[in-house]
Amino acid sequence: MGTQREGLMAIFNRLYGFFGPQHWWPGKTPFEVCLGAILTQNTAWKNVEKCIKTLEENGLLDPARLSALSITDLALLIRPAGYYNIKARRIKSFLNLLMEDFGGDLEGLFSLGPIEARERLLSVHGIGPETADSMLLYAGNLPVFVVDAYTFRVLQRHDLIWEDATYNEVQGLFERNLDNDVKLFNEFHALFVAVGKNFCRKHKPRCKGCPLNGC
DNA sequence: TGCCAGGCCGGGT
DNA sequence: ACCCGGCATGGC
Repeated sequence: MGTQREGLMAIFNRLYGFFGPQHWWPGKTPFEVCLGAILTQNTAWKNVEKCIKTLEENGLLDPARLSALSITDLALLIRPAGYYNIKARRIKSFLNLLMEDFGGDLEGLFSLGPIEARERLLSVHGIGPETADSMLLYAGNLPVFVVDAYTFRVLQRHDLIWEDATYNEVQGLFERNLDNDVKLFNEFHALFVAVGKNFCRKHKPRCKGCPLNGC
């Protein structure tokens, strides 16, 4: 039988052949990517776009300027993302780390490398594994595999993981078996989101035409 | 119209 | 170590 590596690459190749390159993350600057990573927690990306646009129009896509805002002012600006009170605090906590420990320079954080930088991010209240890994991969260009709800759902429906698999276990599956290549990890996660959004939705999987042979 | 979205935390077993 | 409720807007 095929190796896990071959199984994973088969999925990748099918998704890539179907959807093509995804050009992720859908954000321009690394800082914008980091904000988006927090704003999109359990939230549709569409809602996040409004917030990013508002922030940009107000010249606030900048660590120093954004950290000058109060939590309540920030919350008002990110209302469309939902959970806006919580997310305003989470963004504040992230900005505190960035400003106090790295002088507002994301490169200072990422230059610590994936292990150290991940630890620092996870120490921030409101940043969990997926949010941290999204920042590391898509803002920092570090070889970290991002696992999300779609990844779990797709792998489970294809019996590639147990139902009780943890984040770290699934991440390890990819990082152990694949080349730790930023470009591959970038594309792979984006493709999971693409197939998840289009075919493997929660209670009504629209499997018709799914490139993975049904969900 | 309800259900769900690219999570995470805190309190209870 | 799990399990579950809370957080909230907007789109399909």
